[in-house]
Amino acid sequence: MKISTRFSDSIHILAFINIYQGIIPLTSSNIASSIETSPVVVRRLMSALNKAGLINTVHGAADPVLAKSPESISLYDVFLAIEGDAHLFTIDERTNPQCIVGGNIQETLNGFYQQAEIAAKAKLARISLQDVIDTIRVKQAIKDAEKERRN
Amino acid sequence: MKISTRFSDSIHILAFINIYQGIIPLTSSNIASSIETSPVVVRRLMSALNKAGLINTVHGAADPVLAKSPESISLYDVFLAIEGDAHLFTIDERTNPQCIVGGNIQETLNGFYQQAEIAAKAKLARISLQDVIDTIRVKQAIKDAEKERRN
DNA sequence: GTGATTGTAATTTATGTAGTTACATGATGT
DNA sequence: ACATCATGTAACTACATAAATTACAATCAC
Repeated sequence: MKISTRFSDSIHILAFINIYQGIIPLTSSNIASSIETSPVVVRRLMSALNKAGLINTVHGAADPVLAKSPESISLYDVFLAIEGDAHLFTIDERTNPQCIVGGNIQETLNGFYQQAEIAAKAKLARISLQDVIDTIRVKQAIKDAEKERRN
Repeated sequence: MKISTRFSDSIHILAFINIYQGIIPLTSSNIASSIETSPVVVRRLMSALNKAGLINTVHGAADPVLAKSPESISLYDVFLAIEGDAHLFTIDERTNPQCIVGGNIQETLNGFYQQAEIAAKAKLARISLQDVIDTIRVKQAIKDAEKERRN
């Protein structure tokens, strides 16, 4: 199973808050326009990010703020906030316990899958929201330069 | 989205073929009993494993055999055979290109996600079917010893 | 040749996720 | 105070993905 777009959308929200704060009102509606989804989806995710301590929102008021600096928010922090202890790989819940394979495969795969998951999560833990924002700005700068060049 | 149980089921099939070959007939039906799924699901997966060159099956005949030694079949080989180039993380297909974030987030996340995916796949590449089989046998031996002790 | 088995398509069922509607709660501005 | 706007959340619908089932042609084994 893949990880849902909730994870990507959440990173999007955090980057949006940082980049557009003070420039346009940070409402669920404005953020939703950037993601091209509905404001309710954004509010649900913002609510989770708030509970996880990544942003500070106020019930009834717009303009959420990042609760920590972008350097100190890792993609793994976001993953934890949104996906919790969800697994990247799925294991059958019922296999035949009478069979040598069926009776031991679940525990076995669980151990090996954890190795792979931890490797992936360790990578995510070393990528910060600031890295994401920096990359976005660089890519935008390249586009702007391209546009300028054509004039 | 998570990776479906197809991946786990495929590893199950390969381990089953190795452990039960010569002991019971390796039919899709017998294998399905161990996984507790339907024979058709098993046949579909075996068909894919055959095409990927991991096992050799014969149309109409039972008893497939591993095409390579268990040491030389990695979990990543199985992943590739079954999931192809499926991604562990999902990125929105449409975000607002007018927005600095929306216009650059897809490419940006794609790069970072690849780092995490490669880390996970590298781990899978270093785990062999033999490792899985060994672990299954050890776990079974522990169970058997436990049972013996209680007699 | 008969019976068992694989290979595969088509259909149904189940599940998870996104999207929508609705509304209560709280903030803002005049 | 009041009207307006925003968040927080529940309930429901729509949709996509995957598993399970049904059906059957092609192939093998005895």
